[in-house]
Amino acid sequence: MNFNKLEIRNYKPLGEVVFEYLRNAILSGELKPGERLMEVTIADQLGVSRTPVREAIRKLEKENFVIMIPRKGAYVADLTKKDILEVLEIRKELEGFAAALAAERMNDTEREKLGRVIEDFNDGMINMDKKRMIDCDNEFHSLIFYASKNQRLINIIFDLHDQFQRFRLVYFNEFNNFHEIQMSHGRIFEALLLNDPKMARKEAEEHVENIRALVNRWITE
Amino acid sequence: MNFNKLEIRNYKPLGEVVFEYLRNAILSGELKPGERLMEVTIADQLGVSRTPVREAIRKLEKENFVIMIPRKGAYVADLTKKDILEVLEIRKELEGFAAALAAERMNDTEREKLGRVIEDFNDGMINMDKKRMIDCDNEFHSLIFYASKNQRLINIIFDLHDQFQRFRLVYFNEFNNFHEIQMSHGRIFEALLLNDPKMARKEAEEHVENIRALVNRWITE
DNA sequence: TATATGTATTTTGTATTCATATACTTAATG
DNA sequence: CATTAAGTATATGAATACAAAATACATATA
Repeated sequence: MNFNKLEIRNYKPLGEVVFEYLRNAILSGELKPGERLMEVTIADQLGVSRTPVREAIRKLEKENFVIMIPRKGAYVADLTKKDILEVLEIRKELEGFAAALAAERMNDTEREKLGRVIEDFNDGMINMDKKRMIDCDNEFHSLIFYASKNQRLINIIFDLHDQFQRFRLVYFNEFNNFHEIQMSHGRIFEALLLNDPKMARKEAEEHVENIRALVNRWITE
Repeated sequence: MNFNKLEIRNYKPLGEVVFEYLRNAILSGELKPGERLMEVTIADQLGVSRTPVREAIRKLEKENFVIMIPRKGAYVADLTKKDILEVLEIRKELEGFAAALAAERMNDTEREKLGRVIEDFNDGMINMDKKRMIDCDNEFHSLIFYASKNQRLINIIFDLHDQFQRFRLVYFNEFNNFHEIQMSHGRIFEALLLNDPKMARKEAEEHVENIRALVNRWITE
């Protein structure tokens, strides 16, 4: 057993560590939109120098989590209503597309996994285990995205999910209608079992459309 | 008249300058896939310190132009055939979607602009002005993307275009079939004039599909 | 009192320095 | 002759130092 090798594999640059820390803080709503990110403050908090903090902030900017104004500072990006509707508009299209691809490209192993996740979700429903249902929901969709076998597509979709997640935690902490989600999952699953891209796309689009409609209603009220 | 304000507006951090320099070098094929990016070398070339170079490299990593191996170095990202087919698969879907949105959301000013670009393209065709045709082609599609009125969608599509551009310059320097492009533009334009999202989507998808098929043929041969 | 001006403080931008891991070279050994 | 070990050079990671801009604050002036 060689411990050095393991340690080396596990090595992460500090900039990466800070990046994940801040990313998580923003995603969880701990750092709120508009809030200023000051290099020394963060560096002191984490016990590192400004250098890795700056690296982290640049990366966050590229992910639309932060906006930078040269010589002024970095701020947690705002999330306007328009932004979030844009995100959902694209999600609807791309998740429909991913489901269609998945219907064509999914293999039996993946189908079995998907079936198990659905059962898990149902168990969660019976026991009113909210966390478990949310986890299963995420897992269900992730499996479909991966089954599209298009890594770039997967990355884009996850990116959009992160954007939405941020919005959800800051403004919109509801996550209801588990029954409807269950039915929707069932229809998508059926389409995938039938290798029916058209149906898969339609159902997956509808799934996101429901979210979009809900958010839209919530926003305009 | 306030000159200070103007100067301030034009200020760009060195990291940004280096970023654009390297990005351009990669996009133009000057820096080839697999090539190593060494911080001191680049810093010396540009007469800056390592700090802004490091910033630039991190940003490039986020754009999939560079891959970094901790404590080893940064390399211009490879572009596999699978990669480029993934990119085109998404482009087909998203450009079709953008065209559909454009058909619904485009206003008269935008339609007029589009008409002028088409005329310009035709002029270029008559004079065999290749550069002009390429410029018009880009302009034509850009106008449609912008008419979708979804800025995030636009950013994603341009990002995919950049990926493809890189591939094109390194491996596939052909840009032919101007007549077919002209016809395709015509059909898309017609759909937009008719406010026909379905037709716009179909034609825009076909436009990308032609590219995809060409690349696919070229790759497998 | 309100505005302008000068000064101090804070913060970002960039360069430099130091530490450490990796790559390279050369020499020793089987 | 091939292979490995030691030592050297080089590159990156991270901290620090320095420069310049932005901000806050106090004082002066109308």
